[in-house]
Amino acid sequence: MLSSIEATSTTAICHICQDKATGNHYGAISCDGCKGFFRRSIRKDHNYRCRFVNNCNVDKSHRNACRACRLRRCLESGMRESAIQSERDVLGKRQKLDGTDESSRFFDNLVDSEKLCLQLRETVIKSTEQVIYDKGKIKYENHPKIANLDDVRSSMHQQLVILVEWAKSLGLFQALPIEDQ
Amino acid sequence: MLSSIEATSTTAICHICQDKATGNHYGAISCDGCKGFFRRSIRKDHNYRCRFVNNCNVDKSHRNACRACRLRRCLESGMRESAIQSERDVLGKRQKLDGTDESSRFFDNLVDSEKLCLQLRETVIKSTEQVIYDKGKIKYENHPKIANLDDVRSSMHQQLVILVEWAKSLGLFQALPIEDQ
DNA sequence: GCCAGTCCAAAGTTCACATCA
DNA sequence: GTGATGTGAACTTTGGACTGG
Ligand SMILES: [Zn+2]
Ligand SMILES: [Zn+2]
Ligand SMILES: [Zn+2]
Ligand SMILES: [Zn+2]
Repeated sequence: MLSSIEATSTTAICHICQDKATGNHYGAISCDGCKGFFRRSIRKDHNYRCRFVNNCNVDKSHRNACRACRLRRCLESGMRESAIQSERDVLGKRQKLDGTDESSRFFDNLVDSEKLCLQLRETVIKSTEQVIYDKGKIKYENHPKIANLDDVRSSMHQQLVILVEWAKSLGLFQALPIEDQ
Repeated sequence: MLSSIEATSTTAICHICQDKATGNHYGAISCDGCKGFFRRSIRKDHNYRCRFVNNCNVDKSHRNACRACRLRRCLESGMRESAIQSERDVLGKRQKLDGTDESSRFFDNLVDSEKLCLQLRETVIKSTEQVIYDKGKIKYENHPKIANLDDVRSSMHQQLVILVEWAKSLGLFQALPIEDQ
């Protein structure tokens, strides 16, 4: 209970610079910035030197001011050199978004269909909600749990938005640079 | 004794990268890494290119440096494309876990609506595909990029599956233990 | 137990942009 | 102002843990 709250708050903050953490990287709860910084530092065998007294402030807005102190904090926070792997094979080139006639029509259609889907879901969930209410199994008017049906709906909406966004970018990619790659 | 040691050591080493093997996968004694790599490579119909002379070192610490050479060794070691099954249809799996009247009806409805959504998407994408074809802008019959329209569809399917699964678990949770927590 | 499959945390890469020699 | 280098958000791949026939 308490520990879970504690755990949540612990995993939310970068132990090196107090920025928002994105998980456990190389042995320390950390942000993407510190993750990348540590990898680059180890890969390039950097030899940083603090211009002051190895005691610089390392937070989100100062973390790039002293590499020596940032790296020191990475190690102090538990990052291990051994977790850095050697370079991998190259991935493909990444794609750029654009928005032109053919493509945008495609996505307008997609978005429209997604809206329809959302409506369908709404209907299904609403009706179920109604049934559950009508059954009158329990009076949970003030029961905190009742919020869950709304949660279902709003979270679904969220997911949908992400899905559409994703479809947009991926689709744009494939329809536009036909001759590139 | 000696034979058992021999047998153990034989089955213990991945024939592709010399890491610890976990069994016979797709026709070759191999580790989990090479197993997964081969499955992903076949499923995604990857076309890797060696940046050197198709002679890269493939061992535990270098196996990710050249995918072309890793895949070549997979095949040389006896892995067969035919042993790769197609993705399992999670939508077809359905529940089986709950089976409770009210809940299952709710989820049946949800799943049905999701199927409808999928169909809608199919239609939208198909028709766009047709339009692009009809336009005949470029003859990319054999263009490798043409696979992307399928990618769009299959990835969408994936996303959908995830969404439904999520809705299922969340819904199940909220609908069943009404009195708990 | 074996070997297909899936899941997902934590590795990786890419690249627009910032900053510097 | 030009090219080299660093940053970190966005994205992909990997492989160990797990499920099911
Ligand atoms: Zn940080
Ligand atoms: Zn310092
Ligand atoms: Zn291997
Ligand atoms: Zn190679």
